[in-house]
Amino acid sequence: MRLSQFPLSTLKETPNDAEIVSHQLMLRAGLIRRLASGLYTWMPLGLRVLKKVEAIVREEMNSAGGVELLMPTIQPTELWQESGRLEQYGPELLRLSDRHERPFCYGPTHEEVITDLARREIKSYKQLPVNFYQIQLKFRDEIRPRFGVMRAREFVMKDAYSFHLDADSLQNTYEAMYRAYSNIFTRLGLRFRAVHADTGSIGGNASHEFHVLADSGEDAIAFCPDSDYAANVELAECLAPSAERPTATAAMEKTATPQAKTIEDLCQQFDLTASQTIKTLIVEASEECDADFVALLLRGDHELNDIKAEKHPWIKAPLSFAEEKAIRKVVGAGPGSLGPINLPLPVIGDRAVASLGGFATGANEDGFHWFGAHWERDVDLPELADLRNIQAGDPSPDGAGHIEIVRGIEVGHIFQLGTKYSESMGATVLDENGKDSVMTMGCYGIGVTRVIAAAIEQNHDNKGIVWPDNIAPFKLAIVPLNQNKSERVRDYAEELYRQCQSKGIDVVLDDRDARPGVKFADIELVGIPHRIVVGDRGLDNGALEYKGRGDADSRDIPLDQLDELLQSLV
RNA sequence: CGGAGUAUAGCUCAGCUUGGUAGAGCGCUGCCUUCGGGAGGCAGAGGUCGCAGGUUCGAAUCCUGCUACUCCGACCA
Repeated sequence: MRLSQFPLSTLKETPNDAEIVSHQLMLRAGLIRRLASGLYTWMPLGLRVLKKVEAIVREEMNSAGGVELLMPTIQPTELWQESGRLEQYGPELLRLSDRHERPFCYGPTHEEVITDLARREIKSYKQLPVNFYQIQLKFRDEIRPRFGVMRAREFVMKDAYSFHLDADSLQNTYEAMYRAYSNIFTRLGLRFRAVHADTGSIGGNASHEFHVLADSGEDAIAFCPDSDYAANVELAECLAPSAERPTATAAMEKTATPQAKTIEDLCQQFDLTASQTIKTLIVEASEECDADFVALLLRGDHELNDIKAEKHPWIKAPLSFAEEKAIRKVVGAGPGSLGPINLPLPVIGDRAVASLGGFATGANEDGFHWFGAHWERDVDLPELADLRNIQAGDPSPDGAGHIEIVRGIEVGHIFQLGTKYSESMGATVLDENGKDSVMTMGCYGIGVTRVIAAAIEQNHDNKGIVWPDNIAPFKLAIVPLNQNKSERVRDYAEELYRQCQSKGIDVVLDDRDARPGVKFADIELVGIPHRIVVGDRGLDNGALEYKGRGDADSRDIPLDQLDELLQSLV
């Protein structure tokens, strides 16, 4: 490709509606343009990246036994009624109707369509297992699209659906998909991690999310460097501390703490550490609980995990905190002075608070705290539960070491679905005995367009994108300098360009009539991994200048060693 | 949907408080100069100031309503 013939549209300044780097760089490098909220046009340059990602996904899916098909984006709403998901999906489902007023929706996912297909096409266990996949646009009318293509409303997704006679077969395909996903993200050149995920409302017995590791990631992942344990922080279980509770010595002491409204204040003013304190949060109780509110106890340095809390039968879901007025009415003191001692409410303690001894906590009297309190001597040990977020340094739930936390972007998710859809939609086959048997399903998604944003989040510097080789829009840029004046430079660059093309190198020639600074800046912004500069200065020395996008400096390549370099780029 | 904010040239923004015929930088077009890190000069093109009402002799500016977009929360590939 010649850049003089390619509509490259780079931006020097950062558009102000882009918040995260990947979005900014995708706009600046001219990969995408926004049409409306959550809707993006893939520009020629961006499309090259998209096609490369798709190709890798396709190859790995095929070699893992997947079969590609293509389902419509528009689906009849009837199918969603059948599966029972119409209400569940709610306003995120974009509904439309045709000229006959028949209800349709723009597919946010394709379980219904594929299950409908399967029940028509698959009659015998001999046709199983199969794993259909497609690479198709989806539309989800997200409440809040953001971060460009990272959370768009319309996006490209690779979705696969497998059908099986039994759970063992599903397990095999599931494992094959796990491996395929690992291969895909490896080939894409990304640092990623597969993590245990909640099977949640979809049910089934296994689910993994694949996360690209990046500081800007929306999810926090807890993993153990000494084992293969990795889970979303929201789900990672916090084990009860193994340490013995210290024995009581001095009696507890009521202390005036008028200036201490927070744990932080308290620690500063009274020389305590947060892990010696207990904080008390008041939340609304569920109907199952006979009080209006429930008190939750957490160690001062721990954070409440909403999801875990909501799972407790006494606590109302979704979680909601009591208002100060209500707290004062029930307890007689405001937040900042609350504690479990003489608290007229049901209490749930996080596991970690149970092993504290001599702790500080609010006295349920404004401006006072108890110091040196002990369980059982001063107050009964409450009901215990896992209520907090796991933290770096906590023991791994699998007992193999200590947890570290990284941030990640969810780019893939694999599920063992079971019979949720096949059951409700009547997708059955005849088994060996000639009996109807409900097929068991798995489903496997990759956010293809999101992968691209994630790749940029993970690979960029202050000059722009630093693409991994395999998904760069071009692999090599040839940059002739002063080509208009120097015939020698022009001829050499043209010759080199031809040579690269004949070797099958994915090359772009920057034959634009632009100044060197402009060319360098564009090539770097766009993130082309390899660059060869052809200039008079180099040719005088019988050399070309090579620079990898991630390299600090360029280096001269003597003309007679050029072939070697080109060979490595094929 | 709740909360916060923005809307003026292709992009980044000034002008609005205190109403008086619309500005800059970058980008774009032409010419000259320059040619190893987003150069310099000259000349240009480009805006119903988001939309609709209102106040006023006069509205980008003040008032009301609407719309779009962005950010924070729940959702997700």
